[in-house]
Amino acid sequence: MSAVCADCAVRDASLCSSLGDDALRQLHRIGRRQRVARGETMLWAGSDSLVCATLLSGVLKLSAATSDGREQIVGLHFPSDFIGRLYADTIPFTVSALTDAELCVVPRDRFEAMLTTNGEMERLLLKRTFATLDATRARLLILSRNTAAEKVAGFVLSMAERARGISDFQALPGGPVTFELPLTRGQIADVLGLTIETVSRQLTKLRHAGVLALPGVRSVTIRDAAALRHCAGLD
Amino acid sequence: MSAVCADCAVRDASLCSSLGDDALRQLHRIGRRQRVARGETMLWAGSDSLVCATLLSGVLKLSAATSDGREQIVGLHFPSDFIGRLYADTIPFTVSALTDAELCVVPRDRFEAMLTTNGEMERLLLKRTFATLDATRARLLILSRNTAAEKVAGFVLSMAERARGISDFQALPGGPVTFELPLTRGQIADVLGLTIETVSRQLTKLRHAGVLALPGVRSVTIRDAAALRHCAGLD
DNA sequence: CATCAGCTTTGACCCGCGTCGAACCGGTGC
DNA sequence: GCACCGGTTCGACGCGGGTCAAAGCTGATG
Repeated sequence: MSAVCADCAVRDASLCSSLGDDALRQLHRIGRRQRVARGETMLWAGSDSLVCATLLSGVLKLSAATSDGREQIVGLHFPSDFIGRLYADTIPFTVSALTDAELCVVPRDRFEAMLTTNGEMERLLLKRTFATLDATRARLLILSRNTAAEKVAGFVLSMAERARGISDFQALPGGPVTFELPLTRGQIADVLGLTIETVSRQLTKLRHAGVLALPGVRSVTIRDAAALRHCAGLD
Repeated sequence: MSAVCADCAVRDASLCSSLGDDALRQLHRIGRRQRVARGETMLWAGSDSLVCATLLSGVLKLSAATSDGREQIVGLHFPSDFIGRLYADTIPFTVSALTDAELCVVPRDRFEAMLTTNGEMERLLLKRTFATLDATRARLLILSRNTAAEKVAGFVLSMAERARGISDFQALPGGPVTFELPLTRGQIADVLGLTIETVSRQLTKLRHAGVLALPGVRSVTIRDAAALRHCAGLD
């Protein structure tokens, strides 16, 4: 239980950033670091909601499935994101690791107790939850009204933005940008509500159009950001 | 400015239920009742976030649109629901009335100030926001993975449950249940990510199958709830 | 009553994307 | 080297649901 908080990579970006020294020490005492391997599931939908966590590194997916097995990724979690379901006795969605990941895990009841005595942290969590809700609602529009081409183009843009820490599409510079996708084609398909084949076809279409280059199977180069934005149905 | 709080229909169901007498009086002083006519838009996406509100009666929609005009309803609001976007300077989605509606409107800054001094209310809002987020994520799965038939059947079921809470109808599992849809076919289509024609066709298919009866254009009778659940892809 | 506008229903057509099948590619272990 | 295996790409085909067009229904208004 050493090496918590002091060397935390997301200390200033996570909910903990709202805590004073005393509260941080208190949280330090009940937090535990945990590693999750790529592909491993850490919380199962329907199971008891016993813990919550802050994601320190890696990418997690939040997914649901229909009774006949069709899956949909309903959210992605990146470092400094809050994980888990407070104020409920069961977990609503399955949480799994898309890459190797590291978390700071806290018992749910302890964390809820801390929230009631730390108004700052509660307010920050509320703000983040509003933002997540807005993003999820925006994805509703994308999933139900966009074509496959628009979905894939928009996804590449959003991952580029995420990879570079840029906060909006228009800030993407004109020159070529290369980055790694933390998701396989199948996982991209599950995010976008498509099939593997359609994702693959749309990506090669963008490559043939000169908009993208695909130097490796997981890496993407944006060669024409304006065209990509246009394909995504923006502006 | 008379007739606020004392005769409020949702006093015990809204966020106000978490307030003590003093705080309620304070909120009473800054709250204003407002009527919105069916079809009217009360908040435009992109406009300044100046007010929030509690819905007293009627049904509101939360909608977004692509740049080329395709619309998607990303949420529905029923009486006692909280309306508006706190902690942001612009409204992310358009809020319009599906039926005549009545609200209790409060300036956003005043409401945020009240939240910080009323931990109970803040916690209740946080809980509700989590629940809304879960419901929105569940709709992601439905919108992207369900067929048109499953969407329409599921929608009728959810509206039946909602109607049961509003007006006192018989329990769902038993015999036939009749209720009014507060949405036109076009609005249902916008909720489900379909077209008017497809919604209409699916409803008549359910009618021909003996699962539903459609006595009026806005009213629905569930004749075989088990079959309807099956069509929705549940159990 | 007649008119009219908005909503709904139904039919005919077609295209985007899912489905199925097969080949390809890169890493890992033998 | 070889086989293997998960992930990826590509082609052929079919269907669900979108698009277009037209007619029926209902309620408001004069």
